[in-house]
Amino acid sequence: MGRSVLGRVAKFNNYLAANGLKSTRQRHIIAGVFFSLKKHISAEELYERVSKRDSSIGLVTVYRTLKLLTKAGLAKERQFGGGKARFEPALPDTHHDHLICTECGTIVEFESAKIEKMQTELANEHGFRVFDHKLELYGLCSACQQR
Amino acid sequence: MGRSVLGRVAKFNNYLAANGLKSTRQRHIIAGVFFSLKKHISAEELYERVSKRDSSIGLVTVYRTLKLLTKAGLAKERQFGGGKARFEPALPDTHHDHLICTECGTIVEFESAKIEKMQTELANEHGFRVFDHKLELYGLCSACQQR
DNA sequence: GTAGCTGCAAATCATTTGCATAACC
DNA sequence: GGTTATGCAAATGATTTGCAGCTAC
Repeated sequence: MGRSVLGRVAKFNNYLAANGLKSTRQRHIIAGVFFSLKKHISAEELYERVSKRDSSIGLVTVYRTLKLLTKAGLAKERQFGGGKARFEPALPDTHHDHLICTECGTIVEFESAKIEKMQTELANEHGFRVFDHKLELYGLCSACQQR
Repeated sequence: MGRSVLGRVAKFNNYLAANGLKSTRQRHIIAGVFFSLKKHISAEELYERVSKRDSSIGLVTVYRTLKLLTKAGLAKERQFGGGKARFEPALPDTHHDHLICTECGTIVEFESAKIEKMQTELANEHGFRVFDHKLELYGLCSACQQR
């Protein structure tokens, strides 16, 4: 486990302690596996990976822990279509958005400070203070355009 | 029913005919009610409104018709969280995005040509050709900030 | 010790599907 | 007339909840 993974597990522990919640073996394992990921993952997929480390951990606990991580601000939930929620580790300073190929399902991540700045301005014009955003662009990737 | 509503019902009919599908009473009613909306709606809500016009129409048919409208490019499906899909009539030239208050659930629509232009540029850099996008900004509306 | 957790099975919610009947072309 | 639609009931799939036993603090 890399340094940043451990750091985020520690943050999760702080969150638990601060809210009178308990720091359990299952939560450590689930958070550890989750933070090691680079990409988004579904609850089911995370459960499969967690099972390899400890097969006694149930899918239900994975769901409950993902919800906790989301509340703690350490995970983000996304709906890309297909009826399944996907979660991704939230690195404190990196927002990233998604380019989704509607043909082959490829998902490319990107970020743009310019777009984010504009978003903030726009929100202000409407009296909003924005804390989070989701931007998804749907189209064809270069490979699928050629077919 | 306004002019643009009738025009879009006609487009839907064209789509049906072009694809060997049938133009039924139920589809007319559902499409008519749907196109009269200014905002997004869930399948269940649409069903309730449709029921007022014709109580024999089933929820299942509403779901099936919404799916057809989406395929025809006349409706857009959105996931704002809460586990329910919401649909909104797609006016050919208007993209709009959403500001969502996480406190009271207020949803404000806006559009920005500048942001869209940037999105296209960004997509091109990654070799994508974009056909659709979803941008959602989550935060607090002015009323909720004051509390 | 006790409040909070876990895992299982059962429940729930939105959405989909099978099938017999009815409506369009 | 034959194919496609409809509506009902039942199935599905993701996620949640009730509950009895377990664990951290």
